Parts: sequence; C-alpha cells; structure tokens
Amino acid sequence: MHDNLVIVESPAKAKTIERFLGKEYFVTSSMGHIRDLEKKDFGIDMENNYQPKYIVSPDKKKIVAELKKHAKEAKMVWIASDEDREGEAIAWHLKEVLKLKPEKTRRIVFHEITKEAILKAIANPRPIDENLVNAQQARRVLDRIVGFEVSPVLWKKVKPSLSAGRVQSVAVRLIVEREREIMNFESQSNFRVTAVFLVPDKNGNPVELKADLKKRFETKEQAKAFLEKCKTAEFSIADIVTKPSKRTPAAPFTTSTLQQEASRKLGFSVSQTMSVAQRLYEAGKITYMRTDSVNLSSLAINTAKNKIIESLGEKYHKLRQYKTKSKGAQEAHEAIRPSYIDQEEVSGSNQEKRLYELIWKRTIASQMADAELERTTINIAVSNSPELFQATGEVIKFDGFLRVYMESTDNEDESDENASLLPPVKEKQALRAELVEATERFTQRPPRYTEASLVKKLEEQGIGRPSTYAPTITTVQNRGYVVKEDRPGVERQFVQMSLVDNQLKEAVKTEITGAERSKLFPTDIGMVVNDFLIKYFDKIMDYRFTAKVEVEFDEVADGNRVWSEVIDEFYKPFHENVENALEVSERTNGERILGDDPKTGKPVSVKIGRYGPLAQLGETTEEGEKPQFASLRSGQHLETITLEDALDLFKLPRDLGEYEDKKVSVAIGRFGPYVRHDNKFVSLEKNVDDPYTIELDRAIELIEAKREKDRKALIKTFDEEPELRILNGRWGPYISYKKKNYRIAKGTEAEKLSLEDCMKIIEAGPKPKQKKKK
DNA sequence: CAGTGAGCGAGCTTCCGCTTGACTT
Repeated sequence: MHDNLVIVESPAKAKTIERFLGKEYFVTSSMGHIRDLEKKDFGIDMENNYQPKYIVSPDKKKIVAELKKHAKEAKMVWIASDEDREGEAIAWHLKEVLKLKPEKTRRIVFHEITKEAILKAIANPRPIDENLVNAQQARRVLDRIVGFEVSPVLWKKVKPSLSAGRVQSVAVRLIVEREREIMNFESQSNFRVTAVFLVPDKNGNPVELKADLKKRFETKEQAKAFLEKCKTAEFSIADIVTKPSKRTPAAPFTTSTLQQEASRKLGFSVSQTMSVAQRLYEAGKITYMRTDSVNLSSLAINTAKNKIIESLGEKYHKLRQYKTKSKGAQEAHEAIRPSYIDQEEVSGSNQEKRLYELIWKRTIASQMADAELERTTINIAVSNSPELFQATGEVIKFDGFLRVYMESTDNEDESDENASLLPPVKEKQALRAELVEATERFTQRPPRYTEASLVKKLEEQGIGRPSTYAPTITTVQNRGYVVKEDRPGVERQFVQMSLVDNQLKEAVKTEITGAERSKLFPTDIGMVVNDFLIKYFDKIMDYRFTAKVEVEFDEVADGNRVWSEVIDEFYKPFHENVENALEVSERTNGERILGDDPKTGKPVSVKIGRYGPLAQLGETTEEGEKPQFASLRSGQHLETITLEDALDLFKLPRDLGEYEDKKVSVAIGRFGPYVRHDNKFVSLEKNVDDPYTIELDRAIELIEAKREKDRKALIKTFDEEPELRILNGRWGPYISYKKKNYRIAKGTEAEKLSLEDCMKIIEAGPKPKQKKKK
C-alpha cells in the first residue's frame, strides 16, 4: 500500500524513477497508449463531429486493470507521461479510463531523469493541457480517415489487402520516384587526367606527388590531344596555397541519426538498431532510444567534460549545447547517450557492445574541441597549355574530436579525398612527370535509398516519428511495395590512355558498376499503387502534406482552432476524392502492351495478376482460345521488360522426354530453375545448368543425385506406415508424415524411436502456428 | 517449397504513434 502512484510510459523509466523517490511512491508504467480508436466500424462517429470511439486495446486490458487497482488504493495519482502531444493524450486517456478524480490526480512533467528534476516536477504539477490533447485527437482521427478510406479503394481497384497512409504512401513514393530517376538517367562520360610527378624529399630520395588536372575533357580526342602536348611540356609549381580549416563534431544521436550511423558503420538494419538499443536501454546503459532531441542534460554535459579533461586534457574539451531543428520535433526526451558517460564500454552481446561504443564516442565527441586542419593546394603549370594540375593535401594540426569519433557519409565515392601529406616543394620548382594518365569516367546516377537514408529523408520532411521509422520501413516491405535487395553490378568498359616515357598507350578496361547491397527497390505493385494514388489522391501524396497538417495541429495545440473543424475542412474535399476515385477509376493492373509475337502474331502484354506480375501471350477469343500466362522473374519489371525477354518466359516449362515412364520437364520457380519428375522437384545447379538448353541426360543425372542425397537423409521407415519417415534435415532429425513435419525433442536418439513413439509426437502435433503474415 | 492466371462471390484486409514482450527461423 502506497500513498502515491506515479504513472510513466515505460517500465524501465519507472524503475529508475522509483529509486529517486521515497517509499511512499509506487512507480509503474502504462506501456504507451492504453486506448485507441475502435478498429471495426471505422472508430469515428462521422455524423457527430468526428467523435472518436475509443476502446481499451486488447493487449492493454491487463495493464489497465492493474492501474485501476493501484489508483484506487493510492491517495494521489501522479501522471508523468511525456510532455509532447502523444504523452499529453496518454495522460488524458489515463484520467478518463481510470476515472481519476481531479482532487487526487496531478499531471507532472520532467525533462531529465534526476532526483532534482523529479522532485521539482512533483512540486509544480499542472492541469492536463486539453488543447494539446485535442491536437493529438486530430492527428489520430486524420490518420484513421486517410488509412481506412483510401485502403479500401485500393482493394477494389488494385488488389485486396493493400494499404495506404499518410506516412507509408509517401515513403513508397520516394523510392518509386528515385527508381524512375535511375531508369531515365543517362550516364555521360568524360576524361579525367591525373599525373604522378617525382619530387626529391628532404633526403634527396624521389617521392611521388599525385595531381589531378582541374579541367575534365568531354571527348577522347581532346584528352588525347592534351596528352600529346604533355610529351613536350615542362611542368613547374605555379603556386602553393595553405589555408587553415576546421571540423566540428556532429550533434549527439537522435533515433534517426543513430539508425543512419549504425547502418553505415555497423551494417545494422534500422529495426536491428532499435532492438539492440532497446536492450541497452532496459539494462539501464543508455537513455531512451526513441527521441528527436539532440539535447544533453547538464549532468551529462558535466560528466562528459570531466571525462574528456581527465583523459585528454583541458584543450580537448569544448562545452556545446545542441538545439533540435528538425521539423515537428517534440523534445520530450534527451538525445540518445550513455546513462553513465564515464563508462566507456559495457558487457553484453557483441552487437550491444558495438552500438554502445558508437553512442559513447558520439556523445563524448559532441563535447570536444574542433579539429584544426591545414589544407594545402599546389597548382602545377604546364608550359604549352593553360591547364593546371592540382594536388591537395591535408594535415591535421590538432585532432580535437577526431581523436574519438568521425561521422560517416552516405557517399561511397568520396573515399579518395583522404588526407595525405604532400612532399616539400617550392614555387617555380620544375617537376618531372613520371606518368600522365587520362581515364574515362562516368557521371553517377542518383543513389538508391538504404533503410537508413530513407529514414533521414523522411525526417527531413517531418514525416513520421522516432517510434515509427523502423515499423514504417517494415510495413512497406510487408505490403510488397518495396524490397530490400542486393543486385549484382554490370560490366562497363572504359578507355584509359597513359603517357609513360613519352610513349602514349591506349587500353580498354572493364569495371563493375551499379552493384547494390541492401538497397530499397520498388516492386511492380508498389509502382502501380503509387501511380494510382498520385492520380487520385495527389493531396495526400504531396511530400508537404504532413507539414501542412502539422501547422494546423499546432494551431489546435495553441488553442486557436477547434480540432473537429480542422478535420471537417480536410474531410469534405478528401471524401469527394474518395467517391470520385471509386466512380471514375478503372481497375488498375499496370498493363503494358509489348508488341506481337513474331512467330504467331499474337499480342504480348504484361500486367499484375493475382499472384504477382505476369506476361500474357494471346487473348481470350470467342472461339474459346485461351491465352498463355507466365510469371515474371525476379529482376524483371512491368515497366522495363522487353518483348524478347517476355517471349523467353513462354519457352518454359520445357518437356525433356521420359525417364522411368514418367515425364521429365524443366521450369523456373520461386527458388530458381528446377527439373520436375514424378511430382518431385530437383533444383538445377547454379551457374552450371541452363533451363533453356539442359537435356534429358543431365536432368536424369540431377534426379539420381537428389535420390542419393534423400537416401542418406533417411533414418528410418516403418512398413506399417509407409507415409511416416524419420529424416535427417538441416536442423537435425525430424519426422515427416502426410506432408507435415514434426520436431523431435533434442537429445532423443532418432534411430531408436518406435512407431508408437512417432505417433505420440505427431499427436502432440506441430506447435499451433500463429497466423503468418506475408 | 516451386504448377496457377476463369470464377459462385463469403468474409477479410487497412491507418499512425506510444510502449513491450512473445513469437519463429
């Protein structure tokens, strides 16, 4: 029995706070929101001023019951949810659901989890901010209306189970538009000239001085003409300019920047970053990981200061206060930082250690001095040409924060800008060129998004919140709008001309270009849905839509507008859009006519079918002729597939002949090319067999090889039950019975199982599977 | 585990943000 009940949002936070408060305080958590709009029947009373119909979320029933019990026993209930729009709404829902009486309820907020801050908060309670709550209700209702009115349009006009929403649909749009930019990109080539000069160092030994020609040549002829000139040219130092420069550390981590850096430096996916951070947070090692604030508490700043001065000295420290400037930031928390900044490392899994180290370094670096650099630019004149070569070098005069941490960039091509030392040279000094080389370079297409760079882009536009970045990225992939994939690059030839010992040589070389790792690609369905939404719901699909409604929510929060009026103003034209889309739009399937099959003269087209993208040959005719269908392969797209590639799809399945009186055919399935025989499937060997050319003999070879492998996998069978087999699989022995597989408990000797034992295992059944979402 | 692609038209799907487990492979 406690006199005081304090309710916060997260249990880890509750635990920390309880340590600061005396025995009279019991601190517990609501686990986020406890109520939400009803899922069935829309959850909004559209005839009655958009009145929300709230119900306690099923997974929160238990928590609410406990909270009720504690609230009844307490003399005073302190609601300490976050001080932002969502937090204020949580406070209000708690008050409503727990039926808290005003005289025994207090709303408090604090920005720092320290004893002083919390005691100060308790001394200064305030009423629940109704305006802020209404702003949240407007946000919630708008999102429900958009999601639940637009999604059904997609079910009718495109495909069932699809979804649309204020955040996810623009996330897909970004990816689709980037892909089209890449499709339409035409790479230009130019020639970059580099030279290596030999210069004596302090001891008179020759060292290399590498320099780039400032001008790039558009054509090979121009580049070649320049190299020809170089044969007779004299090179000399035109001038040397040395300029000081400095670098400043990046701000402490927010959710989005943590996801970006963990992706670049550690190769984590955004959801991986979040779950590792969650574990660190729960273990009390870092502050809260869902935040858009770059603010550090005064305690953190002081601890960092002491740590830096103690280990590196006074001059490495610089006190810095960071201000959040991203749109829509709500500053309910601190930046993500170590809870105890003097702790350089933590125990735990490898991933936890690495992520913690990253957070620690970033936090410390953010309180460190600028790095001071000196950048030297040497211009090298060419006697018979106005062009200049340029060599640049960078020397670190004082490393400052670079001692600890250096932020990465998304640009993979800037790695050659590494700081290098230049050999000692003087103005007017003559140089001997050892090598002059002109290399054909190509302009770069825009980069595809990674999960993390998409989060960055969304945050810049104020779309989505720290708690939703990772789930949004998962959703667009789950809906099949976007896939995260590796793609192999393609070979590209380029020309390289080199001048050595006055000999001009020319070579054609090859490089790999366009290879991608873990990048986001739109699928065909993603593109079709995107185009449909842009056509009929351009307002929602506008990148500025969220920013615009946020302005209105702010007006509600400031008490200058009534939330239901804001919604009404939005809803009337929006709903007309919905009605119009339902009425006017054709069923959309992204159909594209590719041309006619030269052999049969039949039309060939591609479109989205029930099971995904397909190619169609011929049409349904009145004479009862039916078209042929074939699924597109991974890597093929409605927008880009050619007639030839589509026609190739109809060459499979191929009949190879018979083996043991049964047909042998070859085709391509979800897992690649396979041979089919006697209702069994055998994969073709990668990079060896080609489904278009493979012959019967080789197919039989594969079938026999598979049989041999299966025999080895077979542990035991029973004559009484031919359908039951004990097999050896990838994860050890298991039972196969009537096309279902059953696990054998670890430690049991599979060979000794009797038929009865097996039947018992089968009766126990495979664990009831949760309904799987695709 | 991979083949399908018309169709009687049931009943279902879906949003964003706040939180943590409980899941499977």
